[in-house]
Amino acid sequence: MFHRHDHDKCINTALQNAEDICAQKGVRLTEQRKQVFEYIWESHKPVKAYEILEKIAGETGKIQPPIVYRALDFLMENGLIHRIDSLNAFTGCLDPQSNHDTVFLICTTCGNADEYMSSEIKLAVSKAANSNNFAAERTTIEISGQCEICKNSP
Amino acid sequence: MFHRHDHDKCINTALQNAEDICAQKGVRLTEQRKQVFEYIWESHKPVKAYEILEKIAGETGKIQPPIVYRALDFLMENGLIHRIDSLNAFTGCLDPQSNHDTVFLICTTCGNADEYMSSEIKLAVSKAANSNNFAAERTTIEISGQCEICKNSP
DNA sequence: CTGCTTTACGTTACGGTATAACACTTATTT
DNA sequence: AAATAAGTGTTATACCGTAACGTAAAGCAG
Repeated sequence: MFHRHDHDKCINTALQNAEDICAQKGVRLTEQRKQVFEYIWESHKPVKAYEILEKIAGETGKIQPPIVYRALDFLMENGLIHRIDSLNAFTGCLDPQSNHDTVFLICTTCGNADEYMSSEIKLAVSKAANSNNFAAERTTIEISGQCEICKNSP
Repeated sequence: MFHRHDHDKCINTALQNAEDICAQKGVRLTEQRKQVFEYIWESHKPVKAYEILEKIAGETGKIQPPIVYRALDFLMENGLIHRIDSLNAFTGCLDPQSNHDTVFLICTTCGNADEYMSSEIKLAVSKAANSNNFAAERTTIEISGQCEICKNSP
């Protein structure tokens, strides 16, 4: 689903959104944070923290893990990226303005992760929580398998 | 939901099931594997690999990580335990005979994880996959929050 | 604008999670 | 009994993440 699209536009929109959101919230999207954010948005494949580290080190000289993890924490707190638990990796949030109980469809062949919003799943999950008298705070839903394109490739 | 129950019975049933399943599949539940399995079943709190490592080391002298990870792999392959991705931890499977797309309700206060089977969630997830022409292989659903008991405790 | 407070950055050091690779032993098969 | 396969022991290392402390820069009060 993400294989063919105008990704430059995709990045630019994401960055513009991020800047707007930060401005509106009164938090600072510093150069470093932006750098991390942009690298995450270079593709729709979730990226690992140490990949980001190496990338930035390659561009601006050696840096340490906390630099990256702090930027990641900031971006997550502000809903601009997601962490994919099953991969220990991070991916841009497609819709930072709205809800965050989304589903990830992760292709094990091409590596892309598609964020999908399903009100049906959301409802079913909240019913499951309710019927156990459980007060849900965070929900992780990750489906791995093969995306449409990879499924049909030789 | 797991706070008060006859946990000895719980363990014994699980162990008996595991032995039956392994016998039926023709795979070997060796002493080491059983040891790891039993430790995981000591409670309904997911346990970390290195906790298991230390526990076994305490009982039988120093051992190395691969011992534990190999046992964990074996137990997962045979559906006897689950890995909770959001915790990097492992927990016994409540129903190894049947399906494995279950939901975990993870209490951040008491640490217990309850495995819950929801056909509604399963259906919604498979619809989500289908509507994206996605061939699902594995699904992770983890809800963290507060369980009924902890929610109502002072 | 000056000092104060808060927020962000730099660095060192370390702890937690997991696996590759190889040697050795025990079980199973022929 | 020999050959094969499955399981174990061990070393070493890679990958993932954070605590703790000091420095620099931004925002704010007087």
